[in-house]
This record gives sequence, structure tokens and C-alpha cells, in this order.
Amino acid sequence: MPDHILVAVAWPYANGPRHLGHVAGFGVPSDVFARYHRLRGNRVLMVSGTDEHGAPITYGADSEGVSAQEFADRNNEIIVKELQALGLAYDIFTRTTTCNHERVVQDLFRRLYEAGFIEPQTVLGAFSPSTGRTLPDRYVEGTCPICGFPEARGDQCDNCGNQLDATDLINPRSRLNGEVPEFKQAEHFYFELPAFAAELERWVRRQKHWRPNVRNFTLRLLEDLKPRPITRDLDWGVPIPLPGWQERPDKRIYVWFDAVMGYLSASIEWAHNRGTPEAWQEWWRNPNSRGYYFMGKDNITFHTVMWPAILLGVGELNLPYDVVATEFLTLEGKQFSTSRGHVIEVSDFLSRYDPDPLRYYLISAGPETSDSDFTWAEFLRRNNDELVGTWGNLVHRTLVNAQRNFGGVPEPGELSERDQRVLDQVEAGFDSVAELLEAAHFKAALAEALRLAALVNQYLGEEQPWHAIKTDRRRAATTLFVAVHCVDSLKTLLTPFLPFTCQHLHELLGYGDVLAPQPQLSEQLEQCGRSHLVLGGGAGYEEQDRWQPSRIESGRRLPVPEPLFKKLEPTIVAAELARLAGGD
RNA sequence: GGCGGCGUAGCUCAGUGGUAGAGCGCACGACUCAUAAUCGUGUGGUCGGUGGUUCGAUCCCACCCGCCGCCA
Repeated sequence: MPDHILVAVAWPYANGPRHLGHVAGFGVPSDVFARYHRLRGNRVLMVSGTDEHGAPITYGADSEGVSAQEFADRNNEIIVKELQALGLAYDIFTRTTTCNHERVVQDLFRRLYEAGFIEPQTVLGAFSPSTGRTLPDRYVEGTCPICGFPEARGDQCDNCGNQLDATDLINPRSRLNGEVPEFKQAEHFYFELPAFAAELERWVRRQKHWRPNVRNFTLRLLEDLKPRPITRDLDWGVPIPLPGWQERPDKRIYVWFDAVMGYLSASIEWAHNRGTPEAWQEWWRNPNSRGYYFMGKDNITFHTVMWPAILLGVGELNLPYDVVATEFLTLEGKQFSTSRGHVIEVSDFLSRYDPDPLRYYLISAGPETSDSDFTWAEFLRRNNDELVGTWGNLVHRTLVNAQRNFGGVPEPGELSERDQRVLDQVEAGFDSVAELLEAAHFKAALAEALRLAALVNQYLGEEQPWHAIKTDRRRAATTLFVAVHCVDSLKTLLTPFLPFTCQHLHELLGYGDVLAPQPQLSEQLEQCGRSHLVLGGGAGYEEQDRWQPSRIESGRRLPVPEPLFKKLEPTIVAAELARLAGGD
């Protein structure tokens, strides 16, 4: 009986291209996990999309002189193509500006409101007189009333550290355009988080399988929950679905509140698009389904507190089973910074290098349990020593020897103890790698697969089929038969990590089917008349368990092999560092 | 300022209440089928500092130093 696995991937904000830190956090680990479960034959639903509402989108649009929708469209397309190029095989990657999303968000809002979990409150907020838009506290600056620091922000003074209200500032002005903001009373809706505190705490305490940092951080958050605003004075976002509010052009649902609901709305859209409108319930209402949420650590609170509280408030929807938060990736020792040019964008990287080496790096040296650093020197080393040297070389020497001497998979003689041992060792990987992957220990899982590749290199070195071929052809045939089996098995173990090159290898091994599907872009037309880009469809799920040791038959003809990976020149390190410095 | 994280071999990182591991580097050796790719052996750390709890701490607690992040 296959499992239902929801892979809920954090929604990238549509304010520009994604960099390596972003995809190290939410992207690659979630895809490895989803691909593993699909190979296993489990029913995976992997959902995400671009998060397109909120004030920063309107500011970005203003600075480029386009509408918020145009700005979001542009960035959605950029991001979708980056994720596709990385081989992230979503079942659906959609957006928050679809009619479907708006409908789902409004429905959830109404249900929470009717259940009494949403309350109105009146607050004093800053507005920009020239644009009529609300100005978040942190965009107001002025003189600190406590220490006199002239550039204090509306939420806190950077000089003396005191918490402030924007209304406290002397000579307040907008950090966006310098004008004097206007302060007005405004009515907003608040989500009653404290109503869920006790139930959330009981739930979190039971989640012993969570990463400790996620669990501890969440338990601390739960000690002090306050009602949280879920509407804003803004003209860009989902309208508030209440009489007298729905039509107002200046009030919208706060972006965080609508964004987390995307997991559900995307699942519903996926079900609708494939003509089975109720199918999403298999992942959301089936008690045996497990939901795994992937994100960077800055997003933990939304996934362990806010979203679970919403789910509890609405009822009859599964809470997350695991919340897999990744730490931060730095770049050459410093934080990524788009504005300072200290950044490597995904598309820029992929214009010069292949996706699998990047995926390999982001898993093997990524910020899984603590912050980690991307350096070009380490990327070069990982590519050349590990991908090319250990794994790529094992594949190539095995295939070259088998193909050149036997034209394909050789007919073996009797297996020796040594032959059987290496086969057993590799076969054991199907359990050990699976166990690590299911526990979201990606780094260890990949290291385990590579360790097995090294064992096969060792085996070849001992058996030396290139010598035996001259004296004992049958012995050489047996060794290469064993080696081909090992390579074929390791191919399966590595497919979640390296989908492009494992598909290539699959073909070099003479298979004609698709082992590692890649996501496709399509245009989706909604009933409301709008259309949008969707990434997905290339994945689906297998009905069979392909996570099995090789059964490749002897006698199969193999094509002339070609290398899976490119060895990189050491000179790229200096060149890339110079490129980075040029961006500063 | 508040909160949090980190500090383990030259480097990048795992890890555990019973005085530590991997990969790389380095040294030497084997091999030369393979993208000069592989394989073996060896080298290497008073686990940031000081106290405390404990029969015993790198792992728990307190403080300190250093680095980083969040609140911003």
C-alpha cells in the first residue's frame, strides 16, 4: 500500500531572481525527498508557487514603473525557469495571484471569522500622502525621542535599541521618498493565535522526530503568542471577504496569511487541473498521509505556529508531519546580498555549470543542520574529486571495460565470495540510504551512496578485469557483470540527488524509459478568464517500487559510453571570485 | 540592547555522559582499464577559555572570549 506524501515547499517571494542560498534552503532538499518517494512508488504531491502579494512587490513595481501584476508576472517567469533548470520536479508550482488561490484564501478567512478566530481592532498607522499607501513602521524614520538619534526607524532605534512606535518619532519621514507621513486610525483584523497556544504546544511536544532546532524554537515561540494582524492598508493582495470590506480598494489580506494557504490552494488547483477535483483530499484529509514542509530557518514560525493554527481553526485538515528547516548558506564567508552584488543567481550559475553538480554541492556541503558556506574552491573540489573522480569515474571505467570487451553486459561465470560481497554491500544501500532520506538526513544519505561507489572502485582495483581479460576472459566477464550491476544500483540510489546525469546513465545502461522525470512549463487557463504559468506535470508518481537493486540482464548491448560529468579547470575559482568582486 | 546559533585535526564538517570521527590536504606506496581519474598505508586535535554538576564531560549548567544571524 503506497503512502501519500505531501511535499510542501516554501513559496519564493516574487521580487526578483533566486540565488543559491534560496534554493539550498527550500529547493533541492525538497526535490530529493520527493524524488525518493516517487521512486519508492509512494503517491507524492509536491506543491509550491511564487508568493506575489505584499508591499515589497508594490515598491518593486513602482521603482520599475510597472503595475504590481506585471512586476509579479515578470518575476514569476524568471523564478519558474530557474527552478525548472534545476530539475525541481513539482507536481504543481503555481502562484498566489490565481483566481483559485483567492477563492481558497477567502474561504478559509470566512470560516475562521465565523468560528470567532478573527477579530477587528483599531490601530494608528502611517500613510504616504503622495501615494495614499500605508507605510509600514520600518519604512518610517525620524529622530529617536529617547536618545536623539536622527535616523531611528519607526519600529526601533538602531542607536539605543529601544522599541518605538512610528508615531513616537520626532520629524518623521518616509524612507522611500522622504515625505512626511500622515498618521490615521485604521481598522484591521487580527488572528487570535493565543486561542491555539495550548493545543499547539501539546502537538509540538509530541513531534519528537522534528529537528531539535525547529522544535525548541517553536516551543519558545508558543510561550508568548499574541493576536497577529492579518490585514493591511494596501491595494495589492486578496480582498477581505466580508460585507463592506470586499469592495474596498485599500484593504487587503496580509501577505503572510495568504501565502501559507498556498499549500492547500495549490493542491486544489492541481486536483482540478488533472480533472479529479476531489483528489487533493487524499493528502489533506487522509489521516495516513504525511505532510513534509521544507523551508529556510527564517520561515519556521509560519510553518510550526501560524499555519498549524489556521489548520486547527478551520478543522478537518492534516497538520504538518515534519517541518524540515534548513539553516543559512553564506557565500565566500559572507551573507548573500542582492543589493550589494554579493550573490550568485541560479540562472547565472546554470549559464556556466550543470545543474547536477550544483545539486550535489547544495546537499553534500549545504546548510542542513548548521550554517554553511559556499565557496568556489570547494565547489571545484567536490565536482572534480567526488562527482568526477569517485562516481563518474566508476561509471566510466565500468562501462568502457564492459562495452569495449564484451559489447555490453557480459555473461558471468560463477560468482566468487568477493563478487557476492560487493553486490551485498551495494544492495544494503537500498536500506541505509532510504532510512537516511526518510529521516531527512540528506547529507548523510548522499555520503553513504558515495561511500558505496568508493567500495566498487576498490573492488575493481582488486579484481583488475583489464588484466584478467588477457588471461581469464570468464573471470573478467564476471567482474564486469558485477560492476555493471553495482553501477546500475547506485544509479537508482543517486537519482534523487542527480536526476539529470542518472537519467543519462540510465540510457547508457541501455534502458529506454524515463527514470527521472523533469518538470514542464504550461499555460493554465482558469474559469475566471485569467491564465498563468504552471510548472509541473513532469513528475506524477510511479505505480511500482523502483527502489530496487539492479536486475540488468547479461547479453544486453550497450552504447559507447560517454562521461557523465565535466571536470572543471582550477582557473574557474579565480575567475568566479573576480566576477563576484566586480559585482560589489 | 534583547533573543538565538556557532566555536571539534591545516581546510570543510559529523558526532557522543565514559578521555573523538569522515572527506579533503600532506607524506609514502600500488596501479595505469578510466575525464592523470583509482586503491592502500601513514600524518594530524589538551573537542574556544574558566568554573560547576557527575564516579566520569568534548557532550549538561554558569560565566567569559570570539564569530555570525534575527529583532532591523
